[in-house]
Amino acid sequence: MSYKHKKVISIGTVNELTGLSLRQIRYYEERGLIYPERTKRGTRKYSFSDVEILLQIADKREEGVQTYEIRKDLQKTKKGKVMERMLRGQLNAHFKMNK
Amino acid sequence: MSYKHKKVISIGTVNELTGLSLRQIRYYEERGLIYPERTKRGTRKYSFSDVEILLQIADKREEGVQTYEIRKDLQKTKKGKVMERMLRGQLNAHFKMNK
DNA sequence: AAATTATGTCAGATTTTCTAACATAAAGAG
DNA sequence: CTCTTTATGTTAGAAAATCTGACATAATTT
Repeated sequence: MSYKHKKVISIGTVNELTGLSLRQIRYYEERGLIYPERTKRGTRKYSFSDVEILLQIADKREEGVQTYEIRKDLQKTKKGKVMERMLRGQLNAHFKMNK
Repeated sequence: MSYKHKKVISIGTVNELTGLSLRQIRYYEERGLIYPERTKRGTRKYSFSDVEILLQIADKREEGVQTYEIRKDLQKTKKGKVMERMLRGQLNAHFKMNK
């Protein structure tokens, strides 16, 4: 896994990086917008990509978009990325285009 | 600054990523091998590149190399990288080779 | 023999994080 | 226009993480 997706950042640092309050960060998790990992003892760990998503969320929220809508959008773009991969995989499998 | 160099990882997580004890991690700082940042309240923050360096240190230590030697080596390779950049900068300035 | 290196461990203080609850303004739904 | 939900703040107490400083010690170096 890349540095971008490794879950190593604790919530206080995410707060500094995003400007979002701890409350907000936890709430967006509750609403299914982000999925931090937990250490064995229960403390949350975020990745840089989580931070990026949170910044997007902050923008959307400023525009007045509700978390429910934001979640749908996020899932849509996530699905988009999966589809991309699948297509690329298909292409590679059939035509061995890479490398 | 890239994700690789951003100081966002706390010492407990560094311990998990490297297998080094907290004591060791702090000691290597004391010996000038790594330079975590500090939050206003004093807790240490490391980057992924710090983690990489710590893994190198762990290898060297297993070979019995002392921290003093390791530090010199690290500074040497750091200097090497600076030189590289300078040279590349020179080249670019004079010949505009990029892009 | 004496000093240094590299760790472990302990103790107490401080900081960070967690959950759960209560409060509330603003927005949405019927 | 009431009722509910959304999105946040705040508070409180507990638990987890981190900090410094000290003492101990085996292994090396000097």
